[in-house]
Amino acid sequence: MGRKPSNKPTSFEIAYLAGVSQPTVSRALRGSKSVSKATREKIEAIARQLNYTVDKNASSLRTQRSNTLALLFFEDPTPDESNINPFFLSMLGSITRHCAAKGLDLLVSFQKLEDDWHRRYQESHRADGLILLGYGDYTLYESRLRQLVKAGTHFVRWGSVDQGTIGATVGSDNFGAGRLAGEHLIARGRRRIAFLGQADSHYPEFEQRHAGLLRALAAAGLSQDPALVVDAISSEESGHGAARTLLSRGVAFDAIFAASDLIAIGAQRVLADAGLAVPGDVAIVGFDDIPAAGFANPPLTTVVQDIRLAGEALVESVLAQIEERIPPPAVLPTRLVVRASSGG
Amino acid sequence: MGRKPSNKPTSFEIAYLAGVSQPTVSRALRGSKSVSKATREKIEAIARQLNYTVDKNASSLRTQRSNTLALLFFEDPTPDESNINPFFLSMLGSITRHCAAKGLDLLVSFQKLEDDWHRRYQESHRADGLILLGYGDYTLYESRLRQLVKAGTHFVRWGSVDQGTIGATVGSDNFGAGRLAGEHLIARGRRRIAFLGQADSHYPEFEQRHAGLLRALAAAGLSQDPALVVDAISSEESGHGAARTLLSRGVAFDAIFAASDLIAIGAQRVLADAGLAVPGDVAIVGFDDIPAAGFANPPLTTVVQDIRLAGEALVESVLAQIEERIPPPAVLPTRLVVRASSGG
DNA sequence: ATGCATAGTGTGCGCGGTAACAATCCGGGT
DNA sequence: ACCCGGATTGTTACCGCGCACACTATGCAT
Repeated sequence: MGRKPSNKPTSFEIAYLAGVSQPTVSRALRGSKSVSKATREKIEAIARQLNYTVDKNASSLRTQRSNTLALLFFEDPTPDESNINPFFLSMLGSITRHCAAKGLDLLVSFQKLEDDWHRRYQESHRADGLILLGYGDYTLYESRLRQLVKAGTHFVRWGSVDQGTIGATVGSDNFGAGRLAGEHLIARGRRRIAFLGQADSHYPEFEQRHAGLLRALAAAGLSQDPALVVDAISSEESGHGAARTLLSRGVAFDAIFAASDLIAIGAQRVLADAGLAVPGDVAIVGFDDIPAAGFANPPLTTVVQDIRLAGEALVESVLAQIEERIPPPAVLPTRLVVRASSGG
Repeated sequence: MGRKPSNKPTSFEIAYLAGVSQPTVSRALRGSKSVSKATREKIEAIARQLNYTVDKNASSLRTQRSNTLALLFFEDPTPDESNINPFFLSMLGSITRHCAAKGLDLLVSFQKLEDDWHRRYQESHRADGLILLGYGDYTLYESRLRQLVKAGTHFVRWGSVDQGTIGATVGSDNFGAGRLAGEHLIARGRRRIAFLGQADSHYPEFEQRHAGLLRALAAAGLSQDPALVVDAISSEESGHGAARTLLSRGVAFDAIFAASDLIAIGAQRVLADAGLAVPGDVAIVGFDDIPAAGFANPPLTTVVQDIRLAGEALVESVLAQIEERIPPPAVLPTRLVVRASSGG
């Protein structure tokens, strides 16, 4: 800061004015019980009056604790540079709030897989722990995760929980969610349900949603025609492509379960262009409940993940590690939001 | 000379291993030109090998520079707690990237107007500067801004630039944008253009958009019936209400310019319910180009603000203050995205 | 040789707090 | 009157790094 008249008060000045030693000021302001009520109040009054704030750097340096978490977004390697997955953006809000509630600061940054983010935060005492957000193929940076574990870094990632996970993981109950969607469609009389989304293990979340769907079908004595499964990643374009592929296969279907809303919305357009009515001919269920889902035509039935809980669980998980408690395993429930696209 | 090696690598350990003094390590790693190439390379090699990173807290404490900015979102006091204005969320991405490009860390937090955020970051050396984002009535915290200025805090806010602004401000050319929208509608043959959005000075950005519209009308020899101006804040519900109010007035109109996309989308529904065709009976232009705008029915013509530039300008502005340069005044250009809602 | 600028490196110290321990005051038990 | 323990407060020693300045070696003009 400019060294003009910026006389930032220090604890020494407070001490001087209060007629006590500087460490006493430190103790008083942190609420140590070994300071008499009288001196504490005196010190607090002076501090408030001088607009004094504890210097974060000095404090962190001494305590080796920054009370800060770092939130790292991993961008999908899409060319579309400015777009962040809206789902994760909502999560940001939730995480921020829970950090604030716990008195933590939050550093946010976007990362590319190639960069060596694993050093930047882990060694420099910038943050006490990391939260990693990013869809997709974790195998790509598995080795980085191992490094983190080896270095004793505290971190959680959002993702598929039941994998042979490296480090702590928090995620939605994707399997349950897929079943939920399946049961819903079956209850509406649909029998030939297509699935749009990666069904291989590189996207474990999508895979589990699919598995849940299969379970629902099985429970109803049904099974899924393999021709009704089309790969797609989470983007509108990909949804387009997947829906076209599906149509081109010439197999009958009366419902689509898309692994994300963006896919679903992309598919909706293709169906409309093909003259298929939603939900008349084809019912659709998406995933995520992004804002655009409610504006889709027709409004999209979708699975909501509990974002508030998710943020809380992520923060709690890192915090638990930092404070040497056992991080709670976290599989979060999901809920179906029924709108017009699945018939009604 | 150095000390014995210890557990966590510090610059002392590097120094010990390199056979130099600790400050030399410090100099070398920061690229001071007064270190010989030979020692620098030796030190760098050892540092890399030990996975050494400069301790951020110690460094910041010593230099009185944190190389960190704080991004403060001010939430609209809507009851709807989880929703952040999507426009600002996109801005977050842009700001983050520009911070990264400048080697700055970014702290993110959400604030309520009442909280005393002005102390938390300014005094504690958590951040070197602040970026304030939040629509709306800046008069509410004008006094806080004055405090910041008085305390010599470096900050920018996003907003209406030409106001008698307190502190640095970066914003879009709202007046020009309003004119752009107006000209577009006029060119499509619309004559009775309604405006939905606060037209009073508490929302200077909205007011300027309106002023721009009026200018476009005037340039075409037209004027605006005052009955065609309805207050609205940036939410779908508010758009609903405003559109209903407009209809209830019974005055004719053939276009709507909404001060935000959310308002526009809210209005679209009301028009549809009232049996009015868009754009047949009423053309609509929104503002912001939120993701949902493209999904609206029909897709919404809207004004885009250059978010990438905006993030850059905001970061540059604080940085300029920190480094005692003069912050560049920043009024950013806007662009019209023509979609179906304004006729085609 | 002597003086002097220049490059490169070491020494001492402080940034603003906090932990650990020593010192002090006080009242009660014996 | 003397000892003891708890409540408070002071003293000392850092946390890890970077700035100011002192110091050494070398080259070169005097």
